[in-house]
Amino acid sequence: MISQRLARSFFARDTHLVAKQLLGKLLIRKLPGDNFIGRITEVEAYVGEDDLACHASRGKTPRTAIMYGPAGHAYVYLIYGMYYCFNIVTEKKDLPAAILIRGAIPVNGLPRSDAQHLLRGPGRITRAFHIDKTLNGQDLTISKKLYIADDGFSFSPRQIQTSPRINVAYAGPSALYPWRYFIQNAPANSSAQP
DNA sequence: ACGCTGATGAAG
DNA sequence: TTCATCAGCGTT
Repeated sequence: MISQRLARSFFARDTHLVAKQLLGKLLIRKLPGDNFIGRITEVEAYVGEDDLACHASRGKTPRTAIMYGPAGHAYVYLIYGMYYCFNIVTEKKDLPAAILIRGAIPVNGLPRSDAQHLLRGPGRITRAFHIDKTLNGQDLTISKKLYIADDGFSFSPRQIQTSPRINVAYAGPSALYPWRYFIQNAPANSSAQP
């Protein structure tokens, strides 16, 4: 089946619904001479100013402004001085929300052999796909460099599991929300305990 | 269990 | 202008 790019209408919906439906979709990164593709197996939802783990919990700032805009744009930021995290903006304008891409299975342009490590964790995904801050704000519904596509594959809903999000212990009650979505027994699932 | 590393935003 | 903090990862 031909793979089809996801449109804005896919992203401009309830973040948890989008998160679950993103599992199994293809992350595509095009560079001159390279076409990296991975199948998404782990994501996390960050929703609204009331979510104390969401960067928008402190309101609109230069960094978080992108999350207040239309859905379908990339939110890329540097974490721990070394790694980039790639998120996709969801929901309506002025409702700040995004989905962090945390795990994927190599499909094209990447070694298939070490599926256990290469795309396990948000920092490894951005490194393998050459995603950095120059891609922050990209409109994934039109970008030639970075987008999400559906090739007709889907995991069974029974394979979708949830847990609290990783490394957000600082977020008080929000730390307990089961807003991490992942595929049972996927090779690239985070080993860190939420 | 810890060091690496620098943008970010809050405080002053 | 400082300063603590951080949606991680690699090595011990």
